[in-house]
Amino acid sequence: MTSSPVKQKLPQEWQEVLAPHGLGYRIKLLSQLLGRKFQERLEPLGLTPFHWVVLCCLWEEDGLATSSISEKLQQVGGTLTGVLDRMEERGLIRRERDSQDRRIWRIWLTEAGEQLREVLPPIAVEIRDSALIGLSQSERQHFSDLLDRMIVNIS
Amino acid sequence: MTSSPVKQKLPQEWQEVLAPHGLGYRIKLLSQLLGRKFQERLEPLGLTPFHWVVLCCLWEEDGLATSSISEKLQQVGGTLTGVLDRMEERGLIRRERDSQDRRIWRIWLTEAGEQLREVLPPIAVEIRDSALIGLSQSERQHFSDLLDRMIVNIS
DNA sequence: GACTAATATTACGCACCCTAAATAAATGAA
DNA sequence: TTCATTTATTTAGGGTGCGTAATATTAGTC
Repeated sequence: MTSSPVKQKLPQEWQEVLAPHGLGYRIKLLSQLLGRKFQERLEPLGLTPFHWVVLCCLWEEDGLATSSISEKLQQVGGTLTGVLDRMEERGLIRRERDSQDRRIWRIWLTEAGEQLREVLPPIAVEIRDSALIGLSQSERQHFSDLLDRMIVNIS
Repeated sequence: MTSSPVKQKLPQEWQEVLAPHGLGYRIKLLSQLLGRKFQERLEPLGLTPFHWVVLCCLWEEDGLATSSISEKLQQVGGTLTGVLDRMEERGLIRRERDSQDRRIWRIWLTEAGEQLREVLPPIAVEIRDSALIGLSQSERQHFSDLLDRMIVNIS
C-alpha cells in the first residue's frame, strides 16, 4: 500500500469539472469572449449586446409584448425592464399600452431602431465567422446540433 | 421578375445570425442556463458561481496573487476585487500582503474554503452530466474540442 | 536621496442578471 | 356587483462584469 499526496486524493471525475478547465467554465468563457468582441463593436454606436438581441426580436415581429420578448429570449422579466428603459431613452423603441388589455405594454421599433437592421447583422456575421475559422461545414453543423441538444437537456 | 416582401429582403447570411436562433446567442443561453442551475444549488450555501471558480483556482494552488487568478480565469482584474471582498466577508479566503513585493496581495483559503473542496465538485458533476444526457463519449469529446478551438480563435 | 516610470490593486459608474415583492389590470365565481 | 385570483409588468436590492481613473508600492535613473 502506497500513500498519495493529500491534494491529489480527489476522484478523477471531480478533477475534470474544476474551473477553468471544466466544460461549464469554458462554455461561459466562450460566451464571454464573444460578448466582449461584440460589445467593443457596438459601443461606438451607443449600443450593447442586449440591445442587439431585443432588436432582433422586433425586426422579426414588431409590437411584441414585454413578456413575449422575455419568453423568446428566455430572459427573466425583471432583467428586461431596465434594458427597455435604456433602449427607450436612446430612441430605439417606444412603449405603448395594448388597447385591448391594458396590463400589456407593447414594444415598437422607432425609425432609428428599424434602420439598424441594415447595420448590425454584418457585424454579427463577422464576429461569428472569426470564431469559426478552421472549422469545416460539418463541424459547424455538428457543434450547433450538440449545442441545441444541451440546451434542451438543461431547459 | 417577382417582388419579395419588404421584411424578407435581408441576405440569408444575415438572417442566420439573428438572436435567439444565432449561434452566439445560443452559446450565451447555454452558459446562462447552466449558471442558473448552479446558482440555485449554491445559493443555500451562501455561495455564487463566481466563488466556485475562484475556489477551484485556490484548491489547485493556494496563495495566488489577485493578478494570477484574474489571468487563469481570463477575467478583468477590477471584476475580481468585489468578488474577493465578498468571499473574504463570508470567511472563505483571507488576503495577505506579499512580504517580498508589497504591491501584491496574496489570496489564501481559510479552513471553510478548504473544506468546500469535498462538497462542491459533486454538484458541478451532477449539473454537467444533466446537460450531457444523450451525448455519446465521442460526441462529448468532439464538443469539447470544437469549444477549445473556438476559444483559441476568439482569444 | 529625489524624481520618474512601471506594476498591482482598488474605487467608481454603468449595464446586465436574478429573485422576491409591489403594483395594476383583467377574469371569474359567489 | 363584488371580491379574490390570475396575469403583466415594474420596482428594489444584491451580485457580476467591464472600462477608466486613482492610489500605493517598487524599480530605475540621476
